[in-house]
Amino acid sequence: MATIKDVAYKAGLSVTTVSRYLNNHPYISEDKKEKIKNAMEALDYVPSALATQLRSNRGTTIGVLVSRLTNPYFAYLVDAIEKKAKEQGYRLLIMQTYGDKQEEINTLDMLKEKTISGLIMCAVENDLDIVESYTKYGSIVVSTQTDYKSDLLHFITTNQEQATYDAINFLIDKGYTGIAYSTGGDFTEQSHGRHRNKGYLKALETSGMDLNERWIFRNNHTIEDGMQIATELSRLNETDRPDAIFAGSDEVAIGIIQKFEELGIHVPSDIAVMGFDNQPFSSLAKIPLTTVAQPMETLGQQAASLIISTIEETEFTVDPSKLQLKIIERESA
Amino acid sequence: MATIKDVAYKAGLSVTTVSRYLNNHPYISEDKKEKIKNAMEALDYVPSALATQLRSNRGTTIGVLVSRLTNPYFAYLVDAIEKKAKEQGYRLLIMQTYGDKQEEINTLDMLKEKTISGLIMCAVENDLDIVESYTKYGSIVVSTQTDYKSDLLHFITTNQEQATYDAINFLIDKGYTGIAYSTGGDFTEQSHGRHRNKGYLKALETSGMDLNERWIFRNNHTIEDGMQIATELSRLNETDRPDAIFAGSDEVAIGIIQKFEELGIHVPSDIAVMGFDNQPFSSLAKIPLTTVAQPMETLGQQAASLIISTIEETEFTVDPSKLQLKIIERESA
DNA sequence: GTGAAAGCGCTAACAT
DNA sequence: ATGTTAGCGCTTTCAC
Repeated sequence: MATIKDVAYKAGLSVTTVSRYLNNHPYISEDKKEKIKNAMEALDYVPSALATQLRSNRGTTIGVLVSRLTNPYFAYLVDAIEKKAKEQGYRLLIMQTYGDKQEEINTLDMLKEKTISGLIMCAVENDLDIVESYTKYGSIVVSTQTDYKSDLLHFITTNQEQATYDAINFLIDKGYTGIAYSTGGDFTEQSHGRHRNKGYLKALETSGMDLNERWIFRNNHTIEDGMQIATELSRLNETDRPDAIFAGSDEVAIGIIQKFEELGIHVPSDIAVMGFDNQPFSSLAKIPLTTVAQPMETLGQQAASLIISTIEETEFTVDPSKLQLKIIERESA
Repeated sequence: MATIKDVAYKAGLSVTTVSRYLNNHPYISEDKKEKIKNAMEALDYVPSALATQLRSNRGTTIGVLVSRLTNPYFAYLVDAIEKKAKEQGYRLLIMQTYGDKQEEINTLDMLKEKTISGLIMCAVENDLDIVESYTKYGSIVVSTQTDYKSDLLHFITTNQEQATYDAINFLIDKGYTGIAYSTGGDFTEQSHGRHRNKGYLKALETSGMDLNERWIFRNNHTIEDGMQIATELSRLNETDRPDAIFAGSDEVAIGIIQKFEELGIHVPSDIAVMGFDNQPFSSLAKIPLTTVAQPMETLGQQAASLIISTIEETEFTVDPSKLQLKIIERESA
């Protein structure tokens, strides 16, 4: 592989001049430019990104951390980030945690290694003060809702609490009076999905409804989990049955509907089901899903713009107006 | 950030010894090991992957090129690659082409830059002789079926022709006598999907069926494309209508079915529809899709193992027996 | 077993 | 406008 030295020699110039050419430094005469360009082509030269980074201390790789890529929410997010990053000359290193705290630490360590100049965390497993301590090694953008305040971390999030509040009210406005709730977490103050829980609780309170412990389902993520919920729901005493369920995930919602159908329970007339995410298949299901759409495209774009601006120390202001969640009404509720 | 020099100083040793410790070189006394370990911890030291790569010329990043991540086929593939790569101490740089030849070249150039030590191409846009010319800069694994022969390129592919042949025969065995065909390419010898085309043509020939030009649909990828196909099909003269269509993609198949339903044409009794990919939503559709499942998991695993073995110059033999495509029979055909 | 020193390919003062 | 030179943080002979 040709190096900058070979190019300099071939062009009859010093490496400095070639380096300047590479960095479009001003003050470099046209004829030398021409010579350098020719030499580079003749030698099939491509600068070593490695050496450049080591020396200049500015990298061009952004890390992106997700739970799992096969979740369409993350796939669409990463897709949007990749497009925006490429546009600005950055590349993406993708890491999956699969819910593992240590994997997240390993990824954060890449900031120390200088493998990545910045990290976009689309999911976070460890406490944010741990994450925050890594900001001294590189820029970090967090894209999950949180109450954590920090001058070092950058946030770009949607309002999950408000969206859930709106979704529950949507059901209430449609006349449903008993609304069950499924969450991916354990329904505690620190769990995953705690902001959605708050929205649910607040909506019940606003409408003067009581929380029914038997209508709360925890740690649900998959279609199978949804089927399990439907089974449990169907076993409840007639008088103790909800007439709607907010599933908190399209997969779970689909599972619930599928099982209800098997059991001869009709959606939405017997019981309404509402999802979350508006995944691509949601409109294609047997009973098209009423759900909450997340703005993955703009979320990803803005996350990319934000991390790049912090890396390059330029200005970028997040525009929350484009980060609204939206209720998509179809047939399941 | 602490460097190897700081660690050496703190441990009262030379950088050489510390470097040896880092590379688990033999011949290094236990007490020094202990000292080094302590010094590293005290200084919160993490080696700069950048410097290591520059000096030693062996990197630990693998590039992965896909068309688009939001296609579940690629998402599952990348997921499998990521898991296997992580296991072996490698990271993934993801690039999307969106069908653009130049993007593919840009990605190949990363091999020259030394940004990546190897590249897994899950899709390829340029001619393989161009791709092949890049093997002098790094290992390349190609994961699409091809007739191209090369000692430099590494292939890990499924037999799309055979799978299509089997799928068409599956339809024929079920008694369908007129089988329409949709492809993502333009149905020529060089187009995307040419191996599947061959399988289709061969199956027709084996069964003594004629190719009907009006039953061939080109450049279809999306649900909307599928709907368009259904519309066109419904306009055909009664006597000139196929009783089955092989859609070549689950999205297209879903679109076809959706439109047929609107038009009051019943699947599969009026016309059968078969997809390709077995995407997650395929079993959840209104009419669960009969389709061909691709072995993304093992494909991804083996692609990762293969590229790592070529990077590290160890042995790895692809096991084609685990790379079989499989017909999944559901209700649409 | 351990260390001194050269150098991977590039950038950035500092000169001129 | 162009060149000289000293490193970035690490690995790797070669010497002892």
